[in-house]
Amino acid sequence: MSDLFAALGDPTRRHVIEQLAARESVTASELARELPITRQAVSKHFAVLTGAGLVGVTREGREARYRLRAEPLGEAASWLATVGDQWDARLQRLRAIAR
Amino acid sequence: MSDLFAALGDPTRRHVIEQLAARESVTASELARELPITRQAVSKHFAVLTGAGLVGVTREGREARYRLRAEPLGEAASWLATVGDQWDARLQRLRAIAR
DNA sequence: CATGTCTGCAATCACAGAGTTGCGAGTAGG
DNA sequence: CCTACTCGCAACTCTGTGATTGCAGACATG
Repeated sequence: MSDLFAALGDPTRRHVIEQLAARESVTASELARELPITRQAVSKHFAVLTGAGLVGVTREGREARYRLRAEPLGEAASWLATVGDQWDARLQRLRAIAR
Repeated sequence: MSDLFAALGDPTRRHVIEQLAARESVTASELARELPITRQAVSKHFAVLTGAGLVGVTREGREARYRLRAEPLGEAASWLATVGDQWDARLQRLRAIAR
């Protein structure tokens, strides 16, 4: 869970995720061409995202294609919803008392 | 948005948020007593959370009480849902083609 | 087989941030 | 007034990490 949010905390990584969501699969070199950073930097970001379970790798010949895995996004959203709902319920109780 | 996810990336800060969701309002000193870190460390976390818009402060006499603000949680959840839905739609299209 | 390309791994650098200690200032209560 | 408590600000240490360069291993293609 920490790895998950930490992975989402970096703007470059969120951009990578958005590209992955729109593009189905991509390699580190491809992304590096359209970004102001080197291939190795992109590769490191992929390593972080893989560690967080947000992407999966499949080796095809000499290239490594990365694909998005949506499940962890659901878990993160679930945590946010749980905390938010708990807070909203408390607010409603407070308003009921104040009424 | 970056500040938001970065703020959620730290385990201590998520714990603070959970406490805030369950407890309505709290001071830095109160939280520091039940955590293995100093008051100043907690105060710094509150500064980060405030910067991300996740908490609000109200000064009451000599103490500063922090309260949760749930709206940014909704924004974060919304981003996750958008990316996830886009990916799911792409998956469905791919499956339709493969059919 | 030689070359070009894609990849991963290691070393290095710089900066951000999590945590601490120390100090000075303001407030509540005896 | 004095004490005890809370708080904020500043300086410092230390670790993590985003990014770089360099090198060596696999694969495709002439």
